[in-house]
Amino acid sequence: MRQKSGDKHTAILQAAVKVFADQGFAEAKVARIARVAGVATGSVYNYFDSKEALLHSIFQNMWSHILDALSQLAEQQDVPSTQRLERMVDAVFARFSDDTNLARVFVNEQSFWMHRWEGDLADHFRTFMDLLGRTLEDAGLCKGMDGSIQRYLVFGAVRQLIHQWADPACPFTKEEARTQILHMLRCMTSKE
Amino acid sequence: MRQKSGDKHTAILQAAVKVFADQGFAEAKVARIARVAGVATGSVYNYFDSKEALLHSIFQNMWSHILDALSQLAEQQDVPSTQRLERMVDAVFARFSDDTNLARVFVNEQSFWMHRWEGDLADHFRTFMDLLGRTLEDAGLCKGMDGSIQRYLVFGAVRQLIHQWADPACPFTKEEARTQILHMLRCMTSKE
Amino acid sequence: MRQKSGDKHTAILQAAVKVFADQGFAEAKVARIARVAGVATGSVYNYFDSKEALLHSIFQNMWSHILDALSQLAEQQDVPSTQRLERMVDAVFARFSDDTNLARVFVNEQSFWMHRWEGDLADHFRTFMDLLGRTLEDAGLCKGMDGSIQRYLVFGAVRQLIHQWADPACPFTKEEARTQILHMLRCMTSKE
Amino acid sequence: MRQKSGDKHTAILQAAVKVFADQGFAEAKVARIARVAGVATGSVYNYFDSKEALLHSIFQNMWSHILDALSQLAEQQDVPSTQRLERMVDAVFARFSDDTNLARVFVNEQSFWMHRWEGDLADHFRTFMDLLGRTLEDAGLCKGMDGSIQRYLVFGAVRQLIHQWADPACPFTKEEARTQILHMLRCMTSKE
DNA sequence: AATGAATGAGAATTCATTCAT
DNA sequence: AATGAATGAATTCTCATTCAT
Repeated sequence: MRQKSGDKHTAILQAAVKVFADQGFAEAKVARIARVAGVATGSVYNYFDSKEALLHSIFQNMWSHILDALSQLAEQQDVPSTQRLERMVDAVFARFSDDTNLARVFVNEQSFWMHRWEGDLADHFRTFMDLLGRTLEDAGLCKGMDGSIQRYLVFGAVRQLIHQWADPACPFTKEEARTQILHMLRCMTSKE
Repeated sequence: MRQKSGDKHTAILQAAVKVFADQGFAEAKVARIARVAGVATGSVYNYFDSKEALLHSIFQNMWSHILDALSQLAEQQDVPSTQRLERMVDAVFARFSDDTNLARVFVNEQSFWMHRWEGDLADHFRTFMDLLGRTLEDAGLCKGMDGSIQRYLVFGAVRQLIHQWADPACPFTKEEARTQILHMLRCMTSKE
Repeated sequence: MRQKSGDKHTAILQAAVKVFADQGFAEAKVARIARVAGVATGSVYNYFDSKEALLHSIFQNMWSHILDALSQLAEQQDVPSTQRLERMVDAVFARFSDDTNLARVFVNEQSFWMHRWEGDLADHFRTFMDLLGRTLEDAGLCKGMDGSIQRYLVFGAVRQLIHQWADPACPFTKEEARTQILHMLRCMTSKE
Repeated sequence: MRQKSGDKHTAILQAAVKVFADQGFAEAKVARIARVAGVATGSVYNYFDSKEALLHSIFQNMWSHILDALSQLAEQQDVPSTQRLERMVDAVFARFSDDTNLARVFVNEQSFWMHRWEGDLADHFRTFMDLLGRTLEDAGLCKGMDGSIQRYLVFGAVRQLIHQWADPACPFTKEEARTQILHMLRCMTSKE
């Protein structure tokens, strides 16, 4: 079953997400990605420069989706800041609940490679964290809390839930996860 | 150039932590670990069965240290539960602030390999999470909060701080990190 | 320097026979087989799973050629049994006189690996020996001779001649070897 | 259980025969030979120059035993030549029936290494074959038979029986083997 | 653009041998 | 002589990448 031409770029990307999720980047074979995508091994290199470029592209897509969604939220200045925070979490969750494999790639590979590449990926991440920090502060952190650090706590907490939730054996639903995150955020932002 | 058997086992283990931290497990070369440890390449295999076994051993050590410390805490039933929670965080932080490289290996490799191996490592982690969950519940979570999920939030938050803090460019100190974590925990466990 | 796919499979197989013959299996380097075959080292593994698989394949080919030839002979029920026996010897000789290297691999490696693998190779050998035993009995062994043991004597005798004859310094010709074998067989099967 | 000093040489040799028989020379590990011999790995090198030297020594011993026995037989000019031939076979059989492992090493490794070394081992073999050839001719080969070739047939036949007989699953006894060999020799040497 | 056979650099691992004790 | 930990050269096999078709 050959893909419609023009779809190959996407087919390869999706296959890569799946294979990277299953075996990890290091163990993933380009030949397998090609097979999963339904194209020839060599074709992968018509669309991407290298195996690493494939991963890079996955993260680029991921971040641009997320940051697009978040920048839309940021414009909604009429929405109360507490609700903006909740919607932000929802947006992040939405991205990964669509695609469990992407979630697994994200939790396993992102931080290592972001560190190695030091480029636009790190920029995206910083943008994201700044936005998260600002939103937290808008929502009003409890007394003594420092937004520049709490942003990492919140990010880490959400990241871990995504991690758990991407595991097929995860005992709780996405909805429960979301509820608990919102509980935590409310605790942290309820005035003193 | 024969070398007398000063503790090669330990030297190799430490070298491995450093090299895994710097390059990631997949990119790390056994030959480099050996060079860093100051031994011949082949000597690594006198002490460890394989590169993977080396990583496994690192995690085993890490968990047994942490769980030892925590089980001591668990016995201090006279300590108020809120304080036990704080000491637990301190114990975890202590382990990684001794050894930034270990922290980097932990955040980059642990969850992937725990998943792959499915063995004692996963058991250690479950034990740890159970302890964390119980301690959280003892400390009294806010209304609506579910200890079986909140434990992951807390773990993720702490993990992320360790991650940040292991980065040489991290803008905050370990003490600040600790303070912020404790703030968060207090928020989450203050009776409404 | 890419090379067009003239029969690489065969080229590698022949190179392997030559290198195994010259150095013995254990000393033979895959890199050298590849060089002799005129392909890249890695190409060997496009056609064979391992160095051992290469040897296995050599023996498979050898036995299937021999057994094919023999099963054709077996059908010639009109031919007197004594002559069938002689033709059998001729068929075996033919296989190895075509290819001295194969003869050397056969005498040096076959029995060791047949023992180790315990699979189809041993089956081929048993089939061969059964055929030889039956043909000997048809031809009428001398009084007191037991076909189930004499088959090994005959096989060993022929094998040794092949061995000697594969040596470049061998003082006798293939024709002389054949004559002497037939003499021996006639002695053993002449009714007294 | 440490060996009595002075016995180590022999213990190592015997262990080597066993290990070479079990795994083949190439697969045999010096460390294992040492363990089987009950000595330290390094001790092997106090008695033998190398793993190859160990094998060489095994074959030296083997041939000197055999040739000693045969040269004694050769002196018994009063014994009829036919009987001398039979006794010769008995002497060879005796050597290997004492030590099945030696038999396996002999059939698997001897000819390959004799070829490689081209030294005294080949001389021993030639001496042996000359003796065998002469004895065959003394016993009176059938018309048309050429002793210079028939010696190889006889040698190959005996070698193969030894081979079969060294296999634990061998279906016939040493006595049966001997009987059948003698039958064959009688056929070949009975005046036309 | 598409293909997939061919390439060859690279790495983990083994193990005969050495040598400090 | 005896030991066995240490050595490092050597080899199999892998796989990202290329390129002739």
